[in-house]
Amino acid sequence: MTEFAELGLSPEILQAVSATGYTTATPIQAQAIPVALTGKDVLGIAQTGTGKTAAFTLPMIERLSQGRSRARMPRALVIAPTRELADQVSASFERYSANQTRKLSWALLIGGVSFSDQELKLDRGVDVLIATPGRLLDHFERGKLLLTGVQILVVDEADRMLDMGFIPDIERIFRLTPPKKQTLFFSATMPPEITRLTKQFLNDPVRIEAARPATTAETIAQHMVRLPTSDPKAKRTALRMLIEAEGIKNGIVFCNRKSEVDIVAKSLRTHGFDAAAIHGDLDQQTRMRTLDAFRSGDLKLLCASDVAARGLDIPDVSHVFNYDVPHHADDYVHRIGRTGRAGKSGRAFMIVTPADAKNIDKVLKLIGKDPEEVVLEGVDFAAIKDTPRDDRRSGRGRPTGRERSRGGEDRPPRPRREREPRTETEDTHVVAAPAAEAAEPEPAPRAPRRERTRHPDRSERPEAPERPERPERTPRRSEPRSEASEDDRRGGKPVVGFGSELPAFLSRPTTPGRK
DNA sequence: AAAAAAC
Repeated sequence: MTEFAELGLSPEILQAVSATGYTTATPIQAQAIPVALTGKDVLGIAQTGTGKTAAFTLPMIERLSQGRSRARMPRALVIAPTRELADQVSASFERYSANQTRKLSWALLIGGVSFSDQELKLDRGVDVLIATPGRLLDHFERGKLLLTGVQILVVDEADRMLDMGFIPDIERIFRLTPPKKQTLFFSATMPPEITRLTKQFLNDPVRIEAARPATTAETIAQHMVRLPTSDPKAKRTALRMLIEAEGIKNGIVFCNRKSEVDIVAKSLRTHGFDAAAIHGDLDQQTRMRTLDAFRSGDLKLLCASDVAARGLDIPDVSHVFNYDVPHHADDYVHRIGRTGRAGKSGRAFMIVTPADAKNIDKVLKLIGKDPEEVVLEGVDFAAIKDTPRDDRRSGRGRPTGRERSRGGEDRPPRPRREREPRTETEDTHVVAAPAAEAAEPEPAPRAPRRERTRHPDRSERPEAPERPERPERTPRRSEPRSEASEDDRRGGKPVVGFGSELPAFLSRPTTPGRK
């Protein structure tokens, strides 16, 4: 175990690090920091969650504190693939540079937010730029930026940039910065195209490979649910049953499509869960705000596209749900890697339908072992059909003349909440939606309230806001589920019954098979 | 197949 104090960092930085509560460096930090401090290039092969950000931020601050600032010329440049990641780097730069006697200035250059603030900072001159490629080059083309003073270039998540088609931009940035500079280059994997890039632009780099947090971290208990149908409504039902049965602290629900992210988030809210969507079609303010809310624990369920699959550092995610099997097996690893972090244990669930046949093979092959199969009892998933209403909203048409919904609404089957955390069993089959009759005397049905959406733009202020400090958000809805009486719950709206969807497990006394 | 990123 290497202590930060052994790495050759200044007292100011060490103090800032210890203020965050860290004393022991991760392997990538222990290896990369001493090398980076000497000014040599680093090729770091490391996944997110290995402490990569500090591994380049700390030596960067150290080296910048020794040099002297030149006006209007950034001395360091950090490139990240997504806006959220860039923001994260910015936050960690701010934290770790807080104690510098000579203050370091920085600017976050990302798309989706106004140019003017960024330009103002650029005009004033900053030491460090933290950017996504598009906006950086945009500023450059507008003549707002001179990159000839860059002494340190950090490329984060290079393989992801490759996936996203950023490599030409990265090459251009390499060429716009002086050849004689230090490059800290990080990638989780080394596909040929990335290797080529490093050979071309890195100068005798020290290669540092952090032990892969194995494709399947031991801290993550992986599960999957096989459904006989690919019907979205059946999937949403299964998702809710899983969430209920798990008694989650918080969780991320990954979908493959942005439209599906919206639908699932909305559906969860309709069913009284505290959920919000994040994906690339939402405006940046909403994305940031939603992420902040999730980080702070204000938001329980984050429905996400793969914008959130990699790199996001949220220390305490208890669950990851793969509503869809990801297109790329790699993405599965990244997605579930949002939980089980920092030594905490996490649980991952994946819904697998006939439509996922191809993708699931690749995923199972990659993780090398079969996740524990979970059986959701008591619901005839094959009989569930989505309502045309959702199809219209999603813009993905269905054949006309489809069977009309019974009851019309996507109503909750309302499985009871399991109070005690589920214990591990050796069974391959776990009943995830147990009858809770005996276990729980108290819980009344959830209360779908009138405010159906927590989208900040539309939020109507409730009469008695529970959280006056966050006026833009409607009160949380997943917690007080049991407060409302049956009458409240009706709230003047027609009560939509279970119809044929009453899950049998609600009427069963216990689940004998469970241990 | 999809997602991400510049206006």
